[in-house]
Amino acid sequence: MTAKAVEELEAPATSDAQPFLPDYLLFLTASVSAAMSEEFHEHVRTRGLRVPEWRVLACLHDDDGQMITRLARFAMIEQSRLTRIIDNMDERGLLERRSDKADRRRVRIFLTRAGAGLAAELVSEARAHEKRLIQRLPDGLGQDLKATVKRLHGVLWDGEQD
Amino acid sequence: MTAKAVEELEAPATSDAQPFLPDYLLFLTASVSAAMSEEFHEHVRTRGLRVPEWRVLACLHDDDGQMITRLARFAMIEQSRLTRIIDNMDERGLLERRSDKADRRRVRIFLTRAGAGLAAELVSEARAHEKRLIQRLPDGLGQDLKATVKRLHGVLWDGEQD
DNA sequence: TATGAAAAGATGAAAACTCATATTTTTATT
DNA sequence: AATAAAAATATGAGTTTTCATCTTTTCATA
Repeated sequence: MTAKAVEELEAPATSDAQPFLPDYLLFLTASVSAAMSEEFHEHVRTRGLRVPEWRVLACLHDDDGQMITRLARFAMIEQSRLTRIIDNMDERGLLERRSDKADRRRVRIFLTRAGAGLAAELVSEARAHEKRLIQRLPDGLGQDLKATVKRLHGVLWDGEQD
Repeated sequence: MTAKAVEELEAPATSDAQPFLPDYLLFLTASVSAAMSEEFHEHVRTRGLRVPEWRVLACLHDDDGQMITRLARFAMIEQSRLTRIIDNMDERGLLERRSDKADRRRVRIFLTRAGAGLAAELVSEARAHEKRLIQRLPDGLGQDLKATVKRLHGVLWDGEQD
């Protein structure tokens, strides 16, 4: 065996010691989140919506008449983008803007009848999908994850609630 | 109390029974993932990189010389976008393309010395940040989450490994 | 009650992203 | 070996997204 060959055996691709990503919380979480969501997101597109639009519907389903800033935080959408998403969903008749009487800077977003119907359907489909997804996972992995992220969500969103 | 008032008490904003999102796994996971990552992503931008670029560096740090398709899967970046991100990082001297001798369709991406240095720094900072993040969380929440997503990542990525 | 700071949304322009598809190379089939 | 199908990457063009900034309205306080 040549000196070069030995060197290559002892100095792998890159990485000194342990690989980083398989032990990095933020990567694992993002990756798991994306992988789990993929399937339902595909379904959402099938229904003629983009993922952010689905998030808006879901947020309003839970709490209709939110103002844009709050909606943006919950739906994880940057404000100016959300403004334009709302323009578009408004044109499509899914929701409507109403200016807030008490604070005229605010614009409150309400689902139309059609929007509420679509939201209700998708929410119901999402619940069913989650059930299947969790069943498909081995052990109590799904339940474990859900319990943990629920607690975490509470912790991380404390203080910035509205 | 008027009939109207009673009706309003019984029929809240939208939502019939339980709110959906606070009990929806995919939302909770995405939301927690985004919230936890925010801080470090901000740091990454401070260092002059976008998040997808940081993901590329991290992937190559662990496994240098990957082909574009594989890198795209791991870094959760659409292929044609990754091609252009690589163009750009190449121009900036962070990495370089080398065509694969054995299969000339493939382009393998290697970190330059500068790129490897930057990757190593950021990986080290990411590890430190994760430590702090986990410490900040109450109970063993951080550890719980990490253990769970690690198991899940294994399950979800089985079969599509390379 | 003026006045400056902050909050909410909207918007123009630039940058980034996506989609479909082209090109090159390899693999599988006949 | 020829040919069709598949895989890997690149690219044009259209759409989205972002960033900074503007306007309007409210809040704090001197």
